[in-house]
Amino acid sequence: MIKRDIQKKLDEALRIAKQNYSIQSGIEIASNPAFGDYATNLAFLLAKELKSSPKNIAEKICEELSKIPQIDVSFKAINGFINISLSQDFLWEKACHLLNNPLRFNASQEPILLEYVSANPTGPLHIGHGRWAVLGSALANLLRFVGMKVNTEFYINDSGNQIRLFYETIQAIQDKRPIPEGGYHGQYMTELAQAALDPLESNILQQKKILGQIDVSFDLWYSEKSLHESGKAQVILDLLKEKNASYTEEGALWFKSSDYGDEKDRVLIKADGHMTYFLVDLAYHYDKVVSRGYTRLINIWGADHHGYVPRVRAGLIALCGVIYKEPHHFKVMIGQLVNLLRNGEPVRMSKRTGDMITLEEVIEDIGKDATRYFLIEKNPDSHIEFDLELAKKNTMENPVYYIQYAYARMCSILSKVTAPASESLSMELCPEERALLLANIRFEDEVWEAAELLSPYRVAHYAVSLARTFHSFYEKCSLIQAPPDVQGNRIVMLKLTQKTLGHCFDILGISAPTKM
RNA sequence: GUGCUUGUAGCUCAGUUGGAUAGAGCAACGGACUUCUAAUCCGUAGGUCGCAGGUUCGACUCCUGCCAGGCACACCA
Repeated sequence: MIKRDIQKKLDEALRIAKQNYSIQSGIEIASNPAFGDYATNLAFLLAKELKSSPKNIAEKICEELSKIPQIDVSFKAINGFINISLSQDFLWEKACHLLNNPLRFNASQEPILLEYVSANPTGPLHIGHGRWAVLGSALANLLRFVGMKVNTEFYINDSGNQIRLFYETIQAIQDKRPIPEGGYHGQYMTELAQAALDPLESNILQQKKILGQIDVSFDLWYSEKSLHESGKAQVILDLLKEKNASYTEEGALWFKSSDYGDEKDRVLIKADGHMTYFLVDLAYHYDKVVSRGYTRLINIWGADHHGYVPRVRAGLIALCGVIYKEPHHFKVMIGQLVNLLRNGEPVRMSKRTGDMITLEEVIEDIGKDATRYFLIEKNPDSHIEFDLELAKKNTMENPVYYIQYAYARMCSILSKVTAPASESLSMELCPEERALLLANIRFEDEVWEAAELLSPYRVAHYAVSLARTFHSFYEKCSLIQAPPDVQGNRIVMLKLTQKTLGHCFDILGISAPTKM
């Protein structure tokens, strides 16, 4: 990774210049290309210790560094920052290496379980589910891309009150009786009541199909009912009793979750003798950790469930140990809801179900790529507005086409040239060429940081930025009309950019068109 | 009422453990197609970072209070 490489160069230069400091500084991308390619705030961090201004310190360090024979990078002090510029040869060498070798990351191999969507099987998926689905699948792609071990799972809530009501509703429709109190309304229920299959099965199949349309799939669909049948829920009761973490009150059995960070205690067995959803969910999480050995759990839940997080965490701490207090071991990503708009106006009603517009309708309307892109693009913490008309536009308002067009352009050019690629650099790089190489070289850091922060949206932003850099390069640097040696070098640049952008598409789960 | 979350340009959003003049895109305005795809590029303009204090060499970033929107506060799932 380039930042690490630069850090090494800096450390090496400091050592040669006999400027050893204990303070660890960071390497960041220079805020302005005029300053350099990268920068470090080392001088700011040293200011207190050396009792001098960052400006003076940076200048002094750079003066020392300028005395040593240079090692691929050069240093320049401006405003207290030490700016770092990569030599052309170093940049080129790195680019060729990236083109010819697969990326390697030193990722932890601890097993990760990513659970997402887990929508109730009693109704259609809506756009919010779509957001969590796309986020989860892109996150899985991202973590796997950097070499982490991830399994994905959909927890099917196929048991309990809701399911009972669901079947009662189906029965009522079949018997042409009114829908029971608290039952399910909507056109889709009538369709399910007429289906040949079991209505619940039928609805789950439908969910699988729709998620499949946007390339969202799971390693395992885990049934809640199976936890009842296997007696795994009962095991939890025994364990909590052993740990003296449960008690009986007012006819119900309670978990002392308030001892483990929850705001109050929670019911495990209701006074009517039924298990709560919460108890079974604890069994599910216990199963993930203890039976199946996952030490890192990531769940993606809708914002309407965020209040549920502390009690599950409490359960994990009680049952599996205090490490689950740490977000690294148990992380719940809260996806905010989505407002659907059409030409700036809110759309709520669905033609088919008479309810909220469904995910299926959105996908039909705007297609897989746009659905995925618009739902991944934004930080999941933000409440987003999703404009259906905007997502369909083939204009600059739609970044999906912008990045895909860049890719198609590269493919088109490469299909036209016959000259071989040349890795021996024969020219002085112009600013556009340099910017393109730098953008490619940044990818490793970007994707790694995105993985660490569980933020696939960063990859989407990076892709747009790389596409922009490429489009500028395209305007300025013709390939076909260039002299043969320059052409050979530019082919390397194009192939590398094509490869990098291709990685982005793979992670985002968006198609990479060779022509548009 | 309590908790979580959001508030940055007209709009949609970035802003990396606190660092350089707060950045992009769209929309607006002005330019560039006999050209490897103009689904593109180049330029101009646009800001009291919700408000008020505090912490320090330095705050969009951290702390406190307030304002506004969203969500949640079940022996439902």
